Amino acid sequence: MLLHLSQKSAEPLHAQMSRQIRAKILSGKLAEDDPLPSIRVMAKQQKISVLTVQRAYDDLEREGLIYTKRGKGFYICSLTTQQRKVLARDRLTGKIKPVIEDALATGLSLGGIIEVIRQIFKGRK
Amino acid sequence: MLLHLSQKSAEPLHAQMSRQIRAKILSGKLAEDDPLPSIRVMAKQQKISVLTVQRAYDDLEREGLIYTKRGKGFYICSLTTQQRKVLARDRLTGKIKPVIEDALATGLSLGGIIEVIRQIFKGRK
Amino acid sequence: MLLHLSQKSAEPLHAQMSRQIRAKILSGKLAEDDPLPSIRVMAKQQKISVLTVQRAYDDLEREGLIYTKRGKGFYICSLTTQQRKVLARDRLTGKIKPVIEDALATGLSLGGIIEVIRQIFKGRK
Amino acid sequence: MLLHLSQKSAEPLHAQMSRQIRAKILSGKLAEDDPLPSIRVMAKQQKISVLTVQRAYDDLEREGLIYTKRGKGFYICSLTTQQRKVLARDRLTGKIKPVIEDALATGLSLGGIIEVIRQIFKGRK
DNA sequence: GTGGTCTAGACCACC
DNA sequence: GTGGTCTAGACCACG
Repeated sequence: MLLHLSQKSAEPLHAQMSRQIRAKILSGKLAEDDPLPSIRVMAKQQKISVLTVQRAYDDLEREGLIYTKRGKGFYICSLTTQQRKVLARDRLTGKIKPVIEDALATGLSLGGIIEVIRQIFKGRK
Repeated sequence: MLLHLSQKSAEPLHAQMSRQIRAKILSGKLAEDDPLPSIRVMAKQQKISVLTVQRAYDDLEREGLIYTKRGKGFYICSLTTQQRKVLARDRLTGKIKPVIEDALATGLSLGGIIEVIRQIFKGRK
Repeated sequence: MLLHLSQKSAEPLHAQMSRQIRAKILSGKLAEDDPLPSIRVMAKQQKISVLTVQRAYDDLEREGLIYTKRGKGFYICSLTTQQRKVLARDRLTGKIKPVIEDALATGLSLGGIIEVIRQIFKGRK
Repeated sequence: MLLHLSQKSAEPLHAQMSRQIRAKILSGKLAEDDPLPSIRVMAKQQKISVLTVQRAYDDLEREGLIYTKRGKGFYICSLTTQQRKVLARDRLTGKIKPVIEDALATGLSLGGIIEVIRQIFKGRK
């Protein structure tokens, strides 16, 4: 599985990993009941500790995005397109709310905020 | 100065403090060259450690929003309305960019993201 | 034999199997001296490993619910209605005791616990 | 804090710990905003690893029963008596449901199940 | 082979 | 001092 992990990032390794896998699941890039790479294989591929991978997988399992079968591995949960959309929106809401509230307190208008987002969207790679 | 600091919040105390003062400066609520409460006074008012206040003020000074006169205290920097707006936008851009990129990777559209933000704006207290 | 095995369940496959067969035996759905499907047949039917079936049968044999005839297969033990009832109660006691003790430690009353069980009974499919 | 941890138990150490602390919180034995022993102190008291304590505390935090302040420690969340009761019932329901369903499948009646629970209640130490 | 648990030691951010 | 993270090694349950 293609992931971009950076030891230098302030974001913990396990959070980078779970975030990227979560995006693949919610965007439908990983089909339901697909197996994830085993924690040992993933650890070797990404050159990180097995425990870090386990932590990332555990987080995703707690969110209900993957499930585990002892002795078999981790698998993607079945989710409808609608469910995936709701989960994605809920997650975005939780993360973006404090940012928006800070921006409003800082004197920016709703229009100004949306303008900033459009700029980011245009300039993305 | 009126601040809302919560010991329970996951956000560090010094970050809560600098964030709220920053918002007051960038939104024009604090006039240029106004003095900030001394670290000791602020610490007593908010019932927190002087080190925590020091850390918050240091952060704001590093950002160029306040300056210090040795033996006199901290003062708000002179900023034009235009400069304040640019700083506010830059800060918003830095904070919201990873959130937007994650949302896009998660399969949400630009329109979907903006819709989420409008919902937050409508429901804000 | 009709069994419902789920690879997704957190409960091990062999435990699901032994639990369901045990229920059939203790509730009298399987008559004494009836033969169980051979390990190979059962494995093929349920599309699981023979080792998993072996493990389930071994558990039931250890409990004294089935016995094995070398080269012939596994058979249900003779049990009176009274014996079956005692075994069922003993098993329930063992499994429910820690749950009840935890609920009591958590501040729930005996009446509250029974109420919860009545709700589950009413809402069962 | 008085806890009874057993290395011999099949239940993981961190689960024993979180279960017993959870019971103290939900039964109201720990007042809101009380601090829990620091992970290092607790580890020393119970003679187990710091990481095991952290795991237990993390679980409770995820459940919303305690909150953490970096550099300060872990504290009990504010909960009304009503909220505690609902949480206790929800937890009991989740744990006891499969047990009840298995007992019913095994041929026990609702009355028989309740009788077993009354026996446990009478015989508890 | 798989994941689950417990253990240890180290470094960092925060107060 | 506090908790948060990453690392390593070991043993057990499961298939």
